[in-house]
Amino acid sequence: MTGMTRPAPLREAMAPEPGVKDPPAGRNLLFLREEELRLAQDLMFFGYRDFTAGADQILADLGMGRAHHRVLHFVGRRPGITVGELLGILAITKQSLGRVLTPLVEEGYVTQAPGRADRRQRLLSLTPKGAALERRLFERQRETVMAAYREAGPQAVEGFRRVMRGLMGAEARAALARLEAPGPESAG
Amino acid sequence: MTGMTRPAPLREAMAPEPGVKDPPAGRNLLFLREEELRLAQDLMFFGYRDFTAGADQILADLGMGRAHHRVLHFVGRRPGITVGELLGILAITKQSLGRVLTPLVEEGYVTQAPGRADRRQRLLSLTPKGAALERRLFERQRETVMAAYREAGPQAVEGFRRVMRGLMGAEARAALARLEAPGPESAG
DNA sequence: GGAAAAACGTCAACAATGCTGACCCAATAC
DNA sequence: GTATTGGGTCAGCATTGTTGACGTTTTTCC
Repeated sequence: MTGMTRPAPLREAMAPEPGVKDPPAGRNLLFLREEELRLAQDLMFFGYRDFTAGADQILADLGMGRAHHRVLHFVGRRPGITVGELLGILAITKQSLGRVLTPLVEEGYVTQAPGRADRRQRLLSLTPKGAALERRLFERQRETVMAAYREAGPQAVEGFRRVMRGLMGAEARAALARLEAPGPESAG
Repeated sequence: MTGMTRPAPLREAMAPEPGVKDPPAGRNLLFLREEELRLAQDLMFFGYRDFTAGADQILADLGMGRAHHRVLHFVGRRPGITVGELLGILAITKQSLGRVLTPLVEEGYVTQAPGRADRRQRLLSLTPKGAALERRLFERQRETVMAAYREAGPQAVEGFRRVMRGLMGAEARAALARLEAPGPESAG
């Protein structure tokens, strides 16, 4: 699927294929050639854009943006999450979060409950209304991702995950680990 | 990594699971379970963010943003590209492009030349200054991508590409194909 | 018990990058 | 020779990010 007309100058740099002539068949990852990187840039640009396109459209009809979706997503992922934790995941300022979170609460998508241990905290959860919207967005993206996964195949999916994880810095990895970890309410 | 402690009220919605404990080891891609999709969402969010983070920082120091980088990238990829083609790739309005392109031209990063066949066209190319900046940004992202590729392995890289391509819609695929195709100057 | 710190909220202003609508010019096309 | 196309530009608006500065409530700690 690389260049179909071109002499395909960009496929061997990381393929462990031994026969390509001279690419040091071992750690040839170090020889990441220019074209391969440029392709990665292109793929990230187009891929991310189309990944979000479907949800963006639904959101636009509701007068919301991507930022709202992120809040719905992460709150749905960790019901009872604190504002501080959410800020840590999104890596934005309190003010930026407030601008989307406050309306979401006011319009009944998200609820706030004082923390039982620390009453300064606002534990965030989705209301049924919020969960319904989040699900709608989720389903829309599922179509996109499912099509891509099916087209690419199981092995490719595993590779995709590995690379995406590799792109993440230490903080994002920690945040992701926390998201994937057993919920906090497991101990409660 | 699914919900392990929560009553998990939301995982079966689309899994045609026959027996929850036996992952249908064949074409289980069709059984894309809730958690897998949520993971994909997380990976795209964190991965894309960190992918662009390095370049964003360089750009910020120059008073530029991601939009400038995109122009530098695609103009660098297709020297002599017309404004219309660039608009098609970026999928933004003329006005949005103008806001970043005009300064890039004024500050000597990009040059405009009238088309030889159609003199209404402005054929865009990078100046040495523009190419130098683009390269700086490129190198910065290469570090990130290279680390991810190395960590994930060659097979994973191929899978990553397949999935990202799968996420793209028809228009983006066409645009990418054009980008990867032999340059227009190859025939001239 | 009282001060410091933490968690959260909020006002104000600014910046980047999207958008629409309305025009304009120059060159090509019919 | 008129209509269309490629490109530019002005004006205004929306989203979502940023700083900086305060205010409130609750916890922590001496």
